Amino acid sequence: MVKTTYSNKSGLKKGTWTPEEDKKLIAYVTRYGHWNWKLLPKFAGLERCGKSCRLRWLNYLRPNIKRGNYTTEEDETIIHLIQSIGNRWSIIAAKLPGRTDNEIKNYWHTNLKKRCQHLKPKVSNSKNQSPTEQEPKPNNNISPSSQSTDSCASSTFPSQFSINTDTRKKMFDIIPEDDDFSLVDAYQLEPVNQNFWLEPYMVDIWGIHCDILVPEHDYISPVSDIELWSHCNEYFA
DNA sequence: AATTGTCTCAACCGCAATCAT
DNA sequence: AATGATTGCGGTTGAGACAAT
Repeated sequence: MVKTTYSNKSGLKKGTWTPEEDKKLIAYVTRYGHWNWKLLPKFAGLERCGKSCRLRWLNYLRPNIKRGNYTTEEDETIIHLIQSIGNRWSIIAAKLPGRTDNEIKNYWHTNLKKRCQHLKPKVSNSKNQSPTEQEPKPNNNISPSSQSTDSCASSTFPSQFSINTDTRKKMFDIIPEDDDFSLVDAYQLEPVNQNFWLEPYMVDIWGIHCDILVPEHDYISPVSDIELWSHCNEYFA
């Protein structure tokens, strides 16, 4: 039930993620966080779009994700919330630690919906709600002072993973728009700005060599190599 | 054993919201 | 205020797994 991996015309991979890609993404995000999903693939050495990386991380790679085996309590919670707020999967997922909106959505469509055909939701669709009815949206600002309420970001990474506007500007100034940013090349290049680039971080996980660029030295993750290994090994156990 | 139909779920797509400039 | 970039969300797709014939 996986989609075969292929490349689109822009050279970006699509379809199923390979174990090697997973390892690179885990290694990078665990160490540096997701400071910018658009740029992250270049730094992590992935031929994927940022959107794909984000989805993969949030739905399958981040720590503490529960798979399958829904409890009766979880079933009831989902059904209750569907009835009360409609198909607002992200809000429902926030009520079920370890569950992702995508997984809950699939679970609802393939299991619970059949069991609940007789139930009518009180709210049909979140997009029909007026702004006053909606819960406050999380602040997605990635400035250091802001804290995303994203179920992953807030629970997984401390605020020092965020990146401020000046840093972001520096990055856009340094990285050419059309730079394919080969990691090997990047490693061999002289840093453009010593205050910005550090030595690429290189890890060797399960015999697969991963070259990772450091986003900004002020934002180096406090995650230790032991923690990184712990998470990676937990996922690939 | 082969074929067909159904189920499952990872991944994609488009759009809206939010934020920075 | 306008515009562009980025992120988040929900709907949909499609290919492998499984069951039925």
